[in-house]
Amino acid sequence: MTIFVTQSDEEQGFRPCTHDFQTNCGNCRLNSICLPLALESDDIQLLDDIIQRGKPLQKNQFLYREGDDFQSVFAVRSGTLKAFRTTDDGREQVTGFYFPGEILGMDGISNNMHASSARALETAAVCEIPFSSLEKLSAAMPNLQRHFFQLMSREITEDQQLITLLSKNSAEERVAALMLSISARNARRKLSATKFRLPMSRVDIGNYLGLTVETVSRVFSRMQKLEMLAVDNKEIEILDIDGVRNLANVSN
Amino acid sequence: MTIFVTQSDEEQGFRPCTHDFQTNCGNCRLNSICLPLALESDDIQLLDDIIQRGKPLQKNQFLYREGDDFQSVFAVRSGTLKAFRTTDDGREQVTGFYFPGEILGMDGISNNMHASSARALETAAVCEIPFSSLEKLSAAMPNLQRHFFQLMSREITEDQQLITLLSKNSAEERVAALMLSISARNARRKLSATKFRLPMSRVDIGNYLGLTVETVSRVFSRMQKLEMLAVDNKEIEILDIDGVRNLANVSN
DNA sequence: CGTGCGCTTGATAATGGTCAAGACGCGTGG
DNA sequence: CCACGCGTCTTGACCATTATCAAGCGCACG
Repeated sequence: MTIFVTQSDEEQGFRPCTHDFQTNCGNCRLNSICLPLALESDDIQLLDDIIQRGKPLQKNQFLYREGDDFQSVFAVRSGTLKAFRTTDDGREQVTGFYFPGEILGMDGISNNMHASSARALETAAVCEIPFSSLEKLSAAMPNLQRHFFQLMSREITEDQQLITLLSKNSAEERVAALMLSISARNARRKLSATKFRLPMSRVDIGNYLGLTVETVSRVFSRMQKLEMLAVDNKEIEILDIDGVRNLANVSN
Repeated sequence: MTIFVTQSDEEQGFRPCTHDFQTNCGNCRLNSICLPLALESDDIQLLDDIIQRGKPLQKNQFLYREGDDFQSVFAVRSGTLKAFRTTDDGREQVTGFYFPGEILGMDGISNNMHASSARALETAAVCEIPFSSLEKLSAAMPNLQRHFFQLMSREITEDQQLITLLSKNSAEERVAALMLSISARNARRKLSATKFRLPMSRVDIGNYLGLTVETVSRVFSRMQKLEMLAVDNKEIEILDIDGVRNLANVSN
């Protein structure tokens, strides 16, 4: 299979990436939201030892593909990835976007095979966590086992939130909810909750939210007209967060 | 809070329940699809020791409610349950139906609080598995740890399938896919794959599939007209399974 | 025997999809 | 540096699927 590498690297200039490419969990500025959360420093060291850090992925490069042997889960270090599955008639369904500090690949555990594909939306670095090592370590470290159970459980509840969104909410509500989700995840990483650059295309947004590109575009236009959002291509500024919350009609 | 018990017990007569209410995992006829799967008989005994078997739930009775403290996950022994969450504006989103041998409640792990509610669609019996005991046991039994990771992962992939269904498929495709899912789960329990009684109402089906009752009803009528299904209220017979598969447009 | 709930069916309306055209931004190559 | 071309985004006109509203049926239960 061909790996498409049509990366242009230019958006590196835009992303406010203060990431200093430290090489261990102990001093990673993401460790408070990532897997090491709630581990003692000795234990972090043990976890650190099993983690592999490869070279960064270029934009559009696959981290894994649907059907690949499942070996590892991954923690995003920098950049953003999308996970998606391909429907029987060849269309694509985006199931999630993954930002720094977030874990992906857990859907591969059930059949020892990745149930979805993951590819980089921009240049991205990931930590690879071999699952067999993680299992062994978990058996010895109750906190780690607990935390990993929690991470999987969180993935479940987030998927259920998306199910609800798709099933019950209008186009505007869905887009507003996504903006709030991205905003909250930015805030968690101490970035601006109101001003950010979307790493994904309108197509991906629509695909994730069960809408067409045109609808997404129209919703952005309407929200702009209502002075809730300032939209300049991928640059988003939330002008009226309460308005957006109100429109989203979901807690988030 | 009031627990609604308006059970009529009458459908007991209809369900082909050959369940003999044995009291341990070792001889439960569901153990090949439930948690004990892949355990040695000594280990099954240990698992069995932590499992609590309460009295059956009546129709409409809650197993747990959104916001309840999370203590346990549950395995369905007999009957069917639905899981659902309540949206901010008070509507209900059904996130899953649970048949005998299936595990529910795992969405409560992440925050030590149930993220959804579960209630019985008909008289149902469940095995309660205290999570703290399960954690301890998992740390000591690699197979159990692995299996529980797999169960959670499966929940994730199933939620993602539903996301795809809601996002990409038409009303007919959704209903057809649900019929196939129920059929497959029946087959797994050695029941008829083509003739069964739906334990849930049209409202619940519509809610789960992101459709209104009216649409569900119309789809059933159309499928009946096409001689794919024989529908007699809740009694379903699949007359043309390939036709249904074709219409579902999903592997399943 | 009447009431109510769940299901069905029909008429109408609205949300979002489809098709089409054009704008804009960006990278490439002259 | 500018021109070109492509991909992405926006906007408009029209259409289709599904929701909404309304009415009626049938069965279960009081």
